[in-house]
Amino acid sequence: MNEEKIIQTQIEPLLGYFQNLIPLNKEEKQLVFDLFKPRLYRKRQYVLQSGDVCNQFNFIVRGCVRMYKVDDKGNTHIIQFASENWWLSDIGSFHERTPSELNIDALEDTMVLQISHDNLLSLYIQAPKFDRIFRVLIENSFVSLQKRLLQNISSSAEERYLSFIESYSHLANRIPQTQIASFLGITPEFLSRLRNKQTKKS
Amino acid sequence: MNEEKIIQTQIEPLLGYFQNLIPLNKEEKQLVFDLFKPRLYRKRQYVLQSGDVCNQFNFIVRGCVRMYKVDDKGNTHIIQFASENWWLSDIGSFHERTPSELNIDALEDTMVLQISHDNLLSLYIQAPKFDRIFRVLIENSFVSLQKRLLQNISSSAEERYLSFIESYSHLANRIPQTQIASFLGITPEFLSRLRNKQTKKS
DNA sequence: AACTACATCAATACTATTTCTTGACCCAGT
DNA sequence: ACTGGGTCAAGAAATAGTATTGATGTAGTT
Repeated sequence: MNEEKIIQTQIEPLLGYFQNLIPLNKEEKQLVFDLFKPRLYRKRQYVLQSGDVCNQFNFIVRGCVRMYKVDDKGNTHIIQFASENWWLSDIGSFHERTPSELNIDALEDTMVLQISHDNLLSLYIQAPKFDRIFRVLIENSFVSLQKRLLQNISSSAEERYLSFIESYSHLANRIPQTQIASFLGITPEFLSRLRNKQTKKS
Repeated sequence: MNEEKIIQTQIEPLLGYFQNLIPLNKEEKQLVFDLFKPRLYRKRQYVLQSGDVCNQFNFIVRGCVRMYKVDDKGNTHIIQFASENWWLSDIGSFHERTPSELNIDALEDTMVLQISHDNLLSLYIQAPKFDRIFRVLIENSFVSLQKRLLQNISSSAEERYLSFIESYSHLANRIPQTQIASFLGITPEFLSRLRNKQTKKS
């Protein structure tokens, strides 16, 4: 059971992430230590289930999760993948305190550090520096979201796929093609044919 | 998605269980119906994670779960299996509202009916008959726990195994040997040898 | 000193589940 | 009619999860 290894999370990756944006003093580090809680999600386990209010802001320490919407026809559309050193939450639901329409679940056993809504507010009050940190962090998310949107409305499936394996090279051979297809908005079969075509080229 | 089928749980097994102890009237049935919520846990998913307060009292409708403790060396020790028509919760954590040291997770896709701490208190108040029902139910659990303890301190691994497949015949060929070994407190290898020996006998 | 009741480690074998690919066929828009 | 897709079904391939076996070790009997 190597679950043990994964469980004794170090908070370091998160501190590192913050330090990288703005240096923290001792008290601030302590706050992070106190307010973020480690949690292990097993493969396939829900981190957020549609209908629930998203009450946690999640930082991925290791592993990989996906965020998706299930449409009326029952098809699932992946909005975002997140792996090491990324953030993921349904920000709308988190802030408005409204039920989410999205799901988040684990593609691998995944360790996250999570802060609850209340604790995040408390963090902002106790250390206003985090207002800035979280602003930057959300700006980053925003930018990559915008990029993804643009990609999506402007390119063919093949182009999107190529661009995906470029931007997400670390994920490309880590997550199933099915998931990638769902992210790209095509069927797994069609993705398979695209890949086949690619390998024939080289 | 045959998840649908499993999701539309009938509350009947639970009502049946209660009726079997003490007949319920209409209002009491309605209370059960209102206060117990169905929930599906997928294989490997946590029902309770150590560190969290156990807030649900679980009745297994179908499937199978295990409750275990992970020791300092990282070894996991299975305290209890539970399948159809059994109850499982960390009763200590549930009542004292303290973080649990135990984990519960699903060995199969498992449907449970669960009642929250608050709702259980409310149930006791609205229908005191449930005080008795839950007393009986916990007495039953207590007895089987005691039996297991006795078994454990008084028998060899082989005897324990034999006794296990007798008492849990319905589980013996349903859950992995590894899990059974962990329940018996021996290594999977040794269990394998014991089994080998048994089959040679017959 | 030998025997019993276990443990550990490493390798192998086996099984089940998940993922990927392919073929056959369809359809809508240039 | 060609291209960029989609659907369904079947098989193949890959991976993960389980079980077994051999070699070796150890603590506590006898």
